[in-house]
Amino acid sequence: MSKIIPNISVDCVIFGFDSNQLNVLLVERKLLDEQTSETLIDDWTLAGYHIFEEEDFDTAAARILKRLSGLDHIYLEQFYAFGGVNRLNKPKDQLWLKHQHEGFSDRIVTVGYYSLIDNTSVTLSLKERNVKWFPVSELPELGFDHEEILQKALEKLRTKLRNEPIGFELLPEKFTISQLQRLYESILGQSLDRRNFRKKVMQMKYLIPLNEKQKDVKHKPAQLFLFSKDVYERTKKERFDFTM
Amino acid sequence: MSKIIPNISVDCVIFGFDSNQLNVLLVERKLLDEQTSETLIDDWTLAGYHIFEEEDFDTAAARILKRLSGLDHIYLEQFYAFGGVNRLNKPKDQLWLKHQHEGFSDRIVTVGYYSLIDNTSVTLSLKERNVKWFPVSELPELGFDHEEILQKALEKLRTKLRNEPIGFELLPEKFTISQLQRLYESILGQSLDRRNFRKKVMQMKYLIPLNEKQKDVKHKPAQLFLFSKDVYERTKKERFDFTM
DNA sequence: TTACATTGTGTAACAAGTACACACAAACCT
DNA sequence: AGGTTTGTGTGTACTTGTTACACAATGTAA
Repeated sequence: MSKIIPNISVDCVIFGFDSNQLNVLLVERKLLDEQTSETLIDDWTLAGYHIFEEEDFDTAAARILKRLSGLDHIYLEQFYAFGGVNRLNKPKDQLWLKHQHEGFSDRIVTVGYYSLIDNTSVTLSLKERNVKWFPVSELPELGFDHEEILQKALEKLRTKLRNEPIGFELLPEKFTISQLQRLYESILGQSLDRRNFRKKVMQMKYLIPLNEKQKDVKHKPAQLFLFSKDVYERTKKERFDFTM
Repeated sequence: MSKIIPNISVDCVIFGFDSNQLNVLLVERKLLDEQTSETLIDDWTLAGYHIFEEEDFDTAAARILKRLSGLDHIYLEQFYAFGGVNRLNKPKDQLWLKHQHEGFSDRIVTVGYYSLIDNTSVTLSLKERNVKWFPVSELPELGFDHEEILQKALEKLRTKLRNEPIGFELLPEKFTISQLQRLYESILGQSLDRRNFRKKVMQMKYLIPLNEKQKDVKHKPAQLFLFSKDVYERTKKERFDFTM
């Protein structure tokens, strides 16, 4: 196994969508006093780790994601690097780092990635630590500067979503127009008119209608669609615009 | 003076506009054989340097920019971090690093910033090294992975330009609509219809017409305008859209 | 005075965005 | 079997934005 680089890490903001709201995957950070068993730290952080000596950023991000979710080949996007001198200097953070004994540096710089996964289909792993999905609208207390990192990720995700069809990464392979709409609404934080939304997305040639309908729903079943990355790539010039 | 961090640097892609085309500021990288005076390396690089121990990324970028241009308070935007394992492994780059004797690490990770300046008003400094503007359409051979960094910067700049009024950073305080149009054309790489361009930008309230005209031009002098960042911030919601 | 270069302007046709209401299908309940 | 619930699917009138396109006016230089 190769050595970590003590002062460089990658943090992943793992977004998931549960057909209703946007969630983030967080890892519990818990520290008990060895003598008194008193809780010294109990909060949450993004998934992150140092990069290894022979590893580039993308690989490190994929590794972290795989370790948590078991998933490979997931959409990952580098969005910003965080290098503030005091980013890990709160007493709690210092305390945590001291207990790690892994040869981390005093000053750690981190590269932020966000990833998009359909969280209806994920079983969380990571034995040693508690891992949980949180709605982005109800976040717990976050350690380090991870609140800042998360907000930046969200902002970049919103911008990206308005310009490229990346939303599909968050949906199951087959989805309905309403699911797609709820996704846009929950990421952009605004509600959209149903008829106009349909009209707009139906123009997009890479949205492929299937001869198949929803099942086991207690209402009129909706038609299912596929996103064709293929068709998208071929017709890219027609700019994607999600102003509404 | 404080110590550098051996494995982390910041590189600046300094864009300038000369009322005609988009340029980048590059620094010559020249190495002669100590005995034979043979030229071992002669190419160009972006302006960059390691960060210091008590310095964050933004500060480091501003420092590098100031050193080269003498300018402060310049538009600077972090756009991507580059951490490929082999990014400095070409023989030329290795040779160069060996001659530096500054305690750099083997594996250097860099954070890319681009900056926008009006290059009609800059006098270049940096005594030891040769520094020069190059049109982005006629770049010389670049050292390290700086070609890749530059292309990424350009791509990010294009996206940003379509969504925010950052073009003004590249123009003198007072400018004409045609200068603005040439700027958009040269960054986006497409020509725009003059009447439609005017119509569009004239709607933007933060473009303030002055009671003043161009001078010393050998044709009908054009009206001058100001960009009001102030008005822009106040009317931000009205999304900026530069599709055309 | 003339040639030149560049500024400044309007409109018609078309495409896209917005706002808005009602019938339909399936499942569930009784 | 019939009614209730819930979310699906559809059209149109209005407003706004996009595109394509040509000619007169202004100042300079010869």
